[in-house]
Amino acid sequence: MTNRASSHERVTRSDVARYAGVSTAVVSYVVNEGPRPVAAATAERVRNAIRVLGYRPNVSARALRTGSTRLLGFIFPEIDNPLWAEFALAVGDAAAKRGFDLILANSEGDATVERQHLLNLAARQVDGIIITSVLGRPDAAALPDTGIPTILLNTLREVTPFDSVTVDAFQGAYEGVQHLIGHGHTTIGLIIGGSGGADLELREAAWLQAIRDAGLPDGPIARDAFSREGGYRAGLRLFAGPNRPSAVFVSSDLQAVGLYRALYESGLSVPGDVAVVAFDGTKESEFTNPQLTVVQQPVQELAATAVEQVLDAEPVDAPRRFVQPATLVIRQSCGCT
Amino acid sequence: MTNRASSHERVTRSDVARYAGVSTAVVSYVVNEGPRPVAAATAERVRNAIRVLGYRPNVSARALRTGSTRLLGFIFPEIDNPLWAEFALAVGDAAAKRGFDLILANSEGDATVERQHLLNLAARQVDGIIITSVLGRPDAAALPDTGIPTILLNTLREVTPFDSVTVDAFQGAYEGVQHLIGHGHTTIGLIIGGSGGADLELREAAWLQAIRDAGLPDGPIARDAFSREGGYRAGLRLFAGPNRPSAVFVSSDLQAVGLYRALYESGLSVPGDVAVVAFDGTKESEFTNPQLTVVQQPVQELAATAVEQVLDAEPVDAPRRFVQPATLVIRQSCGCT
DNA sequence: GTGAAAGCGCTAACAG
DNA sequence: CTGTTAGCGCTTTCAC
Repeated sequence: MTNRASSHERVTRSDVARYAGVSTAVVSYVVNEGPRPVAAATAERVRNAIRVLGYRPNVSARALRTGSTRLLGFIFPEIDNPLWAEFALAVGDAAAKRGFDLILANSEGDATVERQHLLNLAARQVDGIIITSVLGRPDAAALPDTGIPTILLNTLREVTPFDSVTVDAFQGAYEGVQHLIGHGHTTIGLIIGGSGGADLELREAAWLQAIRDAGLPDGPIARDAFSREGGYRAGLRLFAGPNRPSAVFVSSDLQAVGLYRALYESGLSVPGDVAVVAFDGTKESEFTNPQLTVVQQPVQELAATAVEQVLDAEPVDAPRRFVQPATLVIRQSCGCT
Repeated sequence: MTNRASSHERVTRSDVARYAGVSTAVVSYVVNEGPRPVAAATAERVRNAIRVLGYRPNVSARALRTGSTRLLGFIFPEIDNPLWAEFALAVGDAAAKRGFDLILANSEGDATVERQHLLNLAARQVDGIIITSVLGRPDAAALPDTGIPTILLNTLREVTPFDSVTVDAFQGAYEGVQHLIGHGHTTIGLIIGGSGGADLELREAAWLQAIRDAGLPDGPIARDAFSREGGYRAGLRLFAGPNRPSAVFVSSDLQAVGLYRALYESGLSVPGDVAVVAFDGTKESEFTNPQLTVVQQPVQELAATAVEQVLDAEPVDAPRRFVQPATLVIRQSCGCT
C-alpha cells in the first residue's frame, strides 16, 4: 500500500457534469449553493455524481477566478515564546470558524524577513494578514503596502500606522504593579526587553507610573531578551548587588521562568524573599512552582477580533486600534496565599 | 493612511510584457529563469519593468497551470503541547528552505477533524502533508487516500500503513530508564498516557524491558493525559500510597512539569526524594527547577526528513519508516549532580 | 531568442 | 431552472 498518487486521475467539474447529465454551471451552483437556484432533484443527481466520482473542487482555479483564496497569513517573530504559539493556535481557530485556513510565517524577529513574508503572502493572494510584529514600533511604517487587509496583533506601543488589536498593556501592567504595592513592597524591580529610550514601551511606562503614583522611589531595571535565558540573566543581575528589590514585575512570563531559575540558584524563595508578578499569562506560567501570579492577555479574544477585522472591516483612512483589557490572575508568586 | 487596497490596480504579466516591449512568454522565462533562454539585455528590460510596475506573479494562476501550489500542510493534534509548536516551527523552517509555505491545521485530537483537514488540504492541492497524528495507531489506516504525498511524524507505534518518520522511542526510553537504574533505583514508576493494552506503546514497552533486563520488579504505572494537568494528577496518584517509587520515568516533559507540581505540593524534593527522567526534551523542560534530565527528540532532523520525504520520495508500494535516535540529555533531575 | 496561442478548472454573466 | 461561454493569469508547446 502506498500513500502516493496511486489511482488519482483528477476528476474535474465537467466529469461531474457529464456524469450527472447537467452543465458545468449547474455543478457550480450546487457546489457553491448559488448564485442561482437548482431543482432539488437535479441537485441530488449532482451531489451523487460528486460522491461517486470523488470529486473535489480545485481551489486554485476558484481562487484565480474569484480572487479569494480563503487563506489568511499569520506572521510571528519566532515561536519559542509559547505566547506566539497560543496566538497562532487562537488565530487559526478563529479563521477556521470562518472557513479560512492559515499560512504560518516565521520572521525570526527580523524586519527584513518579515517584509519578505508580507510580500510573499501578498503574491499568494491571501485574503488577510495578521502580524505579531517585531515592530511594536512606529517604523512599522516601513512595512510594504500590499493592498491586502493587514492588522497588527499585540503591539505594545501606542502608535502604529496600521490597524491594530492589542491587550491594554498599560492598564494590565499598572494593575500588576499596584498589586505588588498593595502587598507593602517599596522597591519593585522591572525585568523587560528592549532598550528603554524616549518612547517608553507601555509595560515599562505603567510600571513607572504605578510606582510614582504610590509615592515610591523608582525601582531597578534589568533589560534582557524576552526569553527564558534573558529572564535568567536579568534576574542574576538584579539580585547580584546589595540593593535587592523585594518584588519584581516581569514583562513576560517566559522571562519570569528564567527569573525563577536565577532565584532558585541564588537560594531565594518566591514569594518569601521575592514577590513576582508577570505579564502574558501563558499556559506555562500556570505550572511554575510556586504558581505565577500574572497579568493575562485575552488571547482568544484578541485573535478573534483580529480575524474579524481583517475579514470584515471597511477600509477607512485612519488606523483603527482595538484595545482589550488584561486580567490579573492571582496565584502564588505575589504572596497572596 | 490606510492599509487597505488603496491604489492597487493589479499588475499582470501582460502589463509587464507591454511595458518591456516583449511577449508574455518572455516575461515568464525571466521570472522563472527558464525553460527557454532570454538575451541578457531583454531580461534586464523585463526585470526593470517588473520593478517599475511592482509586478508580483499570481500564485493561484501558476498553481492552476502547473498543478503545484508550493504549499505543505501540517496537521497536529493540539498546540498546547510545546512539542507540537516546536515541530510546527521546525517543519515550517524546513519547508521554507525549499521555498514552500505551510498551512496549519489543528485536529484537536479528534480523528474526524483530522480526516476533514486531510480532505481540505487535498482540495487545496497542497504538495505534501505532514501529520503528527492523534493516531500513532494502526487504525491510521482509516485516513482517506488523498493522492497527495503524506507522511506521519512522530508515531510511537511500530506499524503504520503510511510512510513515517519518528524518533527511536524505544531506544530513547530504554536509555532513560537505564540511566535511572544506574543510579541504583529499584522501583521505577512510569507516567504515561493512553490505555496500555496488548499493543504497547514504545515508551512503555521500553520502560518495562529495561526494568526486566535489570532483573528488577515491574514498577507502578499512572496513566493520564499527555498534559501538565495529566502529569499532575498522575503524580498525585503515584505518590499518594505507601509504595512510592524512588524514581519515575515520564513519557513527556509536559507531564513531568505536572509531576513537579505534585511533588512540590507533597513536599517531596527532586532528585533527593524522587529522581525524574522525561521524554521529549522541549525547551520548557530546560527551565524547570531543578532542570529536567530528558530523552530528547531530534525535532529539527525529524522535521527536515519529513519535508524531504514528502517532497522528494518516489512512490513505492511498502510504507517506509525513518527512525532517528533520541539523545539522553543529563541535567539535574536524575540525581547526577 | 522571441512570439502566438492553447488551456489549466472554475465562476458568473447572459441567453434561453 | 439550466446551458453556453468568456476569461481569471499563468506556463509552455510550437512556430518562426
